[in-house]
Amino acid sequence: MTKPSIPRSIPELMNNVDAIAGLTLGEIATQFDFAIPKNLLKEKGWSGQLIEYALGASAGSKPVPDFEHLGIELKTLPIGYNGKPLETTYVTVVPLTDVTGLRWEESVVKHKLNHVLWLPILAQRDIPPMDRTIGCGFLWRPNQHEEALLRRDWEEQMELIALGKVNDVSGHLGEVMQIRPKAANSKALTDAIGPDGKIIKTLPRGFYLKTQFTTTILANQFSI
DNA sequence: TTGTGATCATTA
DNA sequence: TAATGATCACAA
Repeated sequence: MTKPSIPRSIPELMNNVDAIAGLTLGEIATQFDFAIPKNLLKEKGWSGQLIEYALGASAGSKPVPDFEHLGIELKTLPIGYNGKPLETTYVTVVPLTDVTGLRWEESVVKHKLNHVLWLPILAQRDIPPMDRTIGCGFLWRPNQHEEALLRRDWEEQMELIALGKVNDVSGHLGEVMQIRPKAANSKALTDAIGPDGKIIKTLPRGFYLKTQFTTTILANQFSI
């Protein structure tokens, strides 16, 4: 029954990351008195919130990095028996208004992905949440090539939104990062720029990293 | 209502 | 079977 403390430095954080590698989510949950769901049909964010707590992340739903003072964003990465990501990775909400003149350099996506702590979790769906095993977490920053890919996808899709073509954007676009719905349900609405430049209502969207991209990140980290 | 944490489940 | 679109819980 320990109470996690906020890591004050990156080495301290990585120490904690190494300490939980190899443990199951059930073991972590027990240690911190987290209720363990039998499945994630509800509580889809359970794994992420558990790990956040265990590592002493600032928590909350603020649009800032999980470890604000360290400038590090924590992302769990569900992987299958083949070691590859099972899901795309949510990055952030897509701004749909006031986007004229918005540049990549000042985008939330660039800032969020500037420094990421990836934490792979063996999370094949036939494994109950409590038996899922935590892997070796590692820090990552996009290299030149990766940033160029992200930037291109961001610019391509944000231009459509700026031009009022939000409804032409779908998950098919983007080589490494796509835009998909991100809402409570398909009836949720938010403001966006319409074809005639006026405000329209549309489904809230989010940026997601495609699995092919996160697969490459994992490969670069572990293949050598 | 929006943003955080994501996974579910139907479609292609 | 991979990918897209839909959905769940919670905090502020």
